[in-house]
Amino acid sequence: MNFLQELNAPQLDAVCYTKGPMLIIAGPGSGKTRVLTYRIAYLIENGIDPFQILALTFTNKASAEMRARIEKIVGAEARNLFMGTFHSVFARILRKEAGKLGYPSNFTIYDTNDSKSVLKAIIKAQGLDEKIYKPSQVFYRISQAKNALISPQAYAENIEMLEEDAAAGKPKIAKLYALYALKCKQNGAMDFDDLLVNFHLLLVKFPESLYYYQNKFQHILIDEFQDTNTAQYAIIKKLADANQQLSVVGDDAQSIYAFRGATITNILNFQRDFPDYHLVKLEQNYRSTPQIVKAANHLIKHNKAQIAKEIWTSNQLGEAIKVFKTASDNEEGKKVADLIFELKMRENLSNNDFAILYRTNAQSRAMEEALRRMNIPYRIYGGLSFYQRKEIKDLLAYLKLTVNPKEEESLRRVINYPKRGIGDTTIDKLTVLASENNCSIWEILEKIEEHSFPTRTTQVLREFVTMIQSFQTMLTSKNAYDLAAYAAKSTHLLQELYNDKTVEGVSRYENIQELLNGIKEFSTEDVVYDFEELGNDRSLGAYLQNISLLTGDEKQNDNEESVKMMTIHAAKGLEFPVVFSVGLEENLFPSAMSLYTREDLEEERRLFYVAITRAEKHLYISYANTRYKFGNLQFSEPSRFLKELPETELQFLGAPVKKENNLFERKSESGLSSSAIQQQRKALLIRRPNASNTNYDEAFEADDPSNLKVGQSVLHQRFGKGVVTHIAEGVNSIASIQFEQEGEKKIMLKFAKLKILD
DNA sequence: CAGGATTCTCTAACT
DNA sequence: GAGAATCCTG
Repeated sequence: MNFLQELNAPQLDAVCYTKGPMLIIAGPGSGKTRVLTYRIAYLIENGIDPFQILALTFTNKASAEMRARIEKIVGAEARNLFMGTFHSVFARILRKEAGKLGYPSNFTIYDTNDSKSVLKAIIKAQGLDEKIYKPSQVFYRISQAKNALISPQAYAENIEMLEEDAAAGKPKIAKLYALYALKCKQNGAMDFDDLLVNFHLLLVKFPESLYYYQNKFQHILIDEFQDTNTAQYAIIKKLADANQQLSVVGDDAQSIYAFRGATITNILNFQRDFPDYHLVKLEQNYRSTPQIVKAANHLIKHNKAQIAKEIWTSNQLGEAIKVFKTASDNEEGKKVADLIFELKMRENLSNNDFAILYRTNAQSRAMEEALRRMNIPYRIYGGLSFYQRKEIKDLLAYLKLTVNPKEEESLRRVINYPKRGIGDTTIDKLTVLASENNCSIWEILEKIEEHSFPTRTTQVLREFVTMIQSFQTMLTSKNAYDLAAYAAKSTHLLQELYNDKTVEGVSRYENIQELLNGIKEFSTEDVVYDFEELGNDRSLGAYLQNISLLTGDEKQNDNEESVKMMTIHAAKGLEFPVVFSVGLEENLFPSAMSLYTREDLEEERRLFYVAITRAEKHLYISYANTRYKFGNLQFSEPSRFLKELPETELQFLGAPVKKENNLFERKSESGLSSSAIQQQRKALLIRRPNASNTNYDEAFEADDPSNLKVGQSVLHQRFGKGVVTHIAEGVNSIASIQFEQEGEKKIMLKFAKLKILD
């Protein structure tokens, strides 16, 4: 177990402590993942059966990474761990236990869109105004209730909730919640929140199940504990109650999911519920430069609610944090692309070293365009996931319907797609019939001849039913892939997309093929998708459950060299040598919706804290004066967060800054538009490249490199002394320089900061 | 009922 | 600026 030697004292403590509950407060870059993986490895090597270890993470990415790292230490045994996201682990257990709760074992999992669409239909059927009862708002409200373990019945009796709804002019939410829950159950479907709620219900209602899982999970580890919600905590607490072997790792300063019901008070609850807990604080940062650590500490001090700790680092001093402003969001993209290009040349970095982080997915566009123009390869993480695309959802809906024909969402989605002449009138009639007979639409369809539909309609409906039934017979005789491929063809879905020769059409066609490939892989390859004990299920039903919790990013190959772009939320837990945190503007970051309460604002600040602490060596922060929002131009002001950074560690790019507080000026006094000012400043810079500001990059006196010759000695700002060994002339001349310290580097003269020594 | 044109709405983060 | 909802016409 020599891996233990790599750890510092508190890390070692966190890995080896096995006397009871433990709370690990882990600052950014403090080796949290290492501690978790080593702890699991340590437990296994000390004779704990991996089957008895439950490790819950927040994202699929985190769990995949952790499993891989553990496998490197303990080998294939790692596969037997019960490890995954809360949702995926509980979904798999529920698949086995669903019967006890009155669900079919092949229950469908609704994503947020499915849920909203079900709610929308309910709101409509109730004759409520969709403008007042917006599906997304109603859904949010219901989700909050579920996350707090408030059942529809409890909700209807909860004075506080009812009053809030009444005050918001939406007194019917309790009713909608009840109807929604009923509908989901009738459809044999659970939404994301139900996976938690129902697992909790299982533990509460069935003591033998509680006993079983308490015994099964001898050791429980929770990652990102600050992001757990009430339901998750209630489950953890129940499971850990018997053995008290519970370790939770978290950082209150990185709690960024309160909007989803996560609550930092879970840390307090933990302290209350497990009073004998052991506390470990990981405060040494191994990731970032002292400047970045200092900026992060400085920023987070502006929050009132926090657990006292001070992150420190013994890393080498790096560069100042660069801040710059641009005239527009497109300019911001251009500037970022320029800086990446330049930095790559100057410091020999690869595309992989860069990440662009933003608050909202919509911001990716400007960045994307600029990078494409500069031919810099990039990859966007998150955004519209693969499984959210229309064509994918269409095919999946056919498959879901095959597995679970009660499920109405899928049925509505595909009953007339591709077009087969079934219009709204018919669907409405079917809906009415179903509710009159208290059965599902599918059951009406099965006996369609008993109802009076026009002959032609009866005929196409019969054809539809026969088709789905033919898929159903394949459930047992064929594997998931054969079935899916057959369905894609016989529904004419592939045909439809094949006929569409537009760029989008072709890519849709390819997406379907990719989906089919994924299913093939699932049904044939030996990949860990399931826990052995729950049966290594390769059926179509198992496949559908697996993917409904994926976001689509997990499986793509990561080995191509590309600049990474993602939201800050998606970047949590990651680190990059160079980070661009863009769009630091009021109403964007912090978001306009977070300005009403201190809690929301502090969450935004923690989000910025997360952004900053992703950076290892270089941190760039930018904001734009104007930005397109919803298709029209909006003016923006610098984010308040900028002023919360320590000025001594900042360096303002692009303009010689007077020491006055015009760093983040809100308005220009001259009356000139800010882009005009920008222009002027640029002109100024070209004339006087080494302007007075000593804090400025160009303080290093570089010589004009255009008449550089082979054999000359030069001094480079970063690499030190070297001799020119070769010059490749061209549009962009590149010099090869043999440096005394750093070895040979190729440097583009356009960007070279070289002093010619002889 | 289909398909096209037009209008409307929504834009916060993830499982 | 995109995608969904709605309206309109054949």
